[in-house]
Amino acid sequence: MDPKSNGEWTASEIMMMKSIMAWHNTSSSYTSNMNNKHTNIVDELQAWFPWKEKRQVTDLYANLMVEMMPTNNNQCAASSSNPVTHNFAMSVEDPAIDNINVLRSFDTEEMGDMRQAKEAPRKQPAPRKEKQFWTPDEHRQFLCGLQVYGRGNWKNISKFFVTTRTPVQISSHAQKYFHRQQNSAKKQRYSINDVGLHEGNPLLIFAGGTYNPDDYGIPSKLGCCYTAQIRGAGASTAFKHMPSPVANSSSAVALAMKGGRRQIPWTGDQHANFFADEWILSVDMNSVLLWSSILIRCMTTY
DNA sequence: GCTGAGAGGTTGCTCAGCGT
DNA sequence: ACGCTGAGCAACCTCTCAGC
Repeated sequence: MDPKSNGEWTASEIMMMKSIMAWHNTSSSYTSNMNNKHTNIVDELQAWFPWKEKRQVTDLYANLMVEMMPTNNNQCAASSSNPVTHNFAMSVEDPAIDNINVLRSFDTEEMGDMRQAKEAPRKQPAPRKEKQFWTPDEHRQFLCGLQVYGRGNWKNISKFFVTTRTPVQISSHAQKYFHRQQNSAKKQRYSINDVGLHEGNPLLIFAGGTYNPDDYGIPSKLGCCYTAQIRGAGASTAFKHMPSPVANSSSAVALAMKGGRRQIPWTGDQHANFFADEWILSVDMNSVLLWSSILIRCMTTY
């Protein structure tokens, strides 16, 4: 059933709203007037979900506010019968850790296990680590991160793109990658570093185009192209709704197939210029909301 | 099957940046 | 000035694969 018609919230919509709320919580743009803050956030949420009634948006916003409050701070949560009129009370241990962490809970089990193993304390000087070869997916995520954060920012690339690798591992991989790039003229055998950003499964791409400060367009500097590997029935729904403000600006959607690209017009009134400066983030559906969070930050930061 | 070149992961050293 | 942290770099090691 179409969630638009019955007013129910889909999981992706809820997570989108959480992401937007979390970002606003860490934003410093609201420090004085909290009523204005909540009003503005609700207005913005309404813009993101125009197919919802404002009452629905407000209700979910209030419920999520309560939900997102720290469980060890009952006093704070209990003191607010109407959270919308109160201050945000989300726990943010480190301001540098932004809303993206909210979406961390959507990591796959595998990713969680890997991270747990990575974080396990080393009791003894262990024998040489077992080699963990880079997969094409990891390398594509690395390339995406490289485009977004640039060379040297391995910490953020590790944090937001190649979550299965430590900054040191990424740095090492980059070292080999750039070395191979330098020697590209020489005859070389196939390596993981030959994997291109556009290779792989069919990709659903949300592409941002030229910078237009008057609308929600993404600066070409950040170029934000958005991709998600189509792995499930929910994919199109999740994305169809997600970037509506973007779709109304200089953006479009294209379906990139391996070995070439063909654009598919997005249903709606969006424009179809751009592709001058596109960035592609290859993700699986478990990370879709993570990328959407990044997109939100791109749009609100630049 | 053997061998050497190259790919790729890990580790340690160096140095720059930053805070105290 | 000193210590800490993180990035860059090179060395070392293991493994793979093309060429014979």
